[in-house]
Amino acid sequence: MLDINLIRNSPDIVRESQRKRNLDPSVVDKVLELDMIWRENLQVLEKLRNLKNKKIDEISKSIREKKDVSEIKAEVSKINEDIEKIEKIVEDTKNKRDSLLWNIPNILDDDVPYGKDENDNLPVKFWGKAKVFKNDLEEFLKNSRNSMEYEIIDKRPVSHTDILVKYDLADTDRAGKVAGSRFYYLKKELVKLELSLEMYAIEHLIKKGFTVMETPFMLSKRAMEGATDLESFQDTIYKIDGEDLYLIATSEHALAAYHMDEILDENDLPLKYAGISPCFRKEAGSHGKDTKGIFRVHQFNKIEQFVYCKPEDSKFFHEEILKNAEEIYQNLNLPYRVINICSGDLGNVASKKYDIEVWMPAQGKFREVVSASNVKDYQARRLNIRVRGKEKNYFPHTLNSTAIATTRTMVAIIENYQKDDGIKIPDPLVKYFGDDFIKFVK
RNA sequence: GCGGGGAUAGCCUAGCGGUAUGGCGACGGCCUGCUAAGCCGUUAUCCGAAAGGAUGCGAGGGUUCGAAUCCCUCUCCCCGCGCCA
Repeated sequence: MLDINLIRNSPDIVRESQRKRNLDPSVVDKVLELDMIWRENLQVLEKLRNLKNKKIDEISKSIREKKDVSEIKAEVSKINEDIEKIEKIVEDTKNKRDSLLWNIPNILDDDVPYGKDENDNLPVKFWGKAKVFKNDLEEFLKNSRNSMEYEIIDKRPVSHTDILVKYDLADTDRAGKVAGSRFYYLKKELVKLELSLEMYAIEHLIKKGFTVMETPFMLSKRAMEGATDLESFQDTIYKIDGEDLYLIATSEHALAAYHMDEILDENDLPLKYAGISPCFRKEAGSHGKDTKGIFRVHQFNKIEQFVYCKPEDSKFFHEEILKNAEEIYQNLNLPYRVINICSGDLGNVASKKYDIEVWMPAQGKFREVVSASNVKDYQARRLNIRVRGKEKNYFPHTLNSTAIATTRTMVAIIENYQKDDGIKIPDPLVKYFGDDFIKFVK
């Protein structure tokens, strides 16, 4: 949620941000109008209440002096009627103002490139040596801006979907039978690979000073609303029927809500949490995309970084959580690019977002595996999380980034570490996996 | 699920129909050669340029001229009992 004072004092900043996001800037004027009506009526209401309080004092005094109070009582009753009427107006305008305010997306950071959609996202970094099938070379060179190392391979690796089915490492058909499409049973070595990835990511983050937490997998509406936005509610979040509970789409939600309604001690900042949880996503509106395999699914496991910090430090921590995620992919030796998400493609909650996209040689594309957002004070405001400052309380900034989303990283490993007779296990995972190879067995 | 006890400002605590008590902490000031102690003030949210005012006792209703206080519904926590991987 935005600060109402920002809209009152600098409406142009908000209008400009709306325009860059391809959204209607006139909502700002609607908010301003309702805000003014609310304030005017609130003044009237408070004057009435003040009058009432004075009358009640008079009653108290008169009772002590044993005087008759029936006349003043009648007056108060009359005032109460007026109060009731104006209270309704005040409440209605405030609710209308706030529901508009609640749905205005975050103000874009100055560093966000202007753009219409995902095609305008700006690549800012390339790392590693990509294996590129010769037919994909043109596409690769374009998307890597000619600034990434590569080797040409003359055989396209087998898709992860085919590998999983052929060697019985996952079963999406039976998952479809019992739960529907975009579900999976992981099997055999793939289960161990997933656990290895989780352990590896957790230990990496613990070394970086993160407190690891397994979070609730469901949140109340209040908590979920604070952590996300209306759009997510419609497109991604599952509701539990008959309960005030929603399945988290990432542990970010649970970690953001962790300090809901609290006032944090400034000396405790930054708070760095590493969340582990399953993620549940409806994937509404992605019909036809990645329909096979485990790349885009309704449920997957993820290790997430989450930081609460002072406003002046969020830029620094945004780079830091990106760096932590990059280190993970560097250590796994998966070639990637970092993109700065453009204004038209940025979600409502983020002020600025980087994605890490790993080169997937079987798909011949860069695919998203990490998303690192600076949310500024948007979530903190919605969740009423404040910091006790020296002079006054303020809202902390929150940031979040994937460390490892297991299914997508496993896809990346299957595509990048594929040999004719199996899949090599990336070095950092060997000690958890207990072996350095998954041999294909029919 | 049943019975009992709770929820008051950052934390603790009093009040149990008539202006929200006191302490701790934090911040500012006074006093100090310095530190400590001591003393004074501030301490939540909102409206207002300010003076000032309104709100705030877990949440929401109700009774009353007036509710932290009485009544109803709900949430969460603690103690027992029951059920349970």
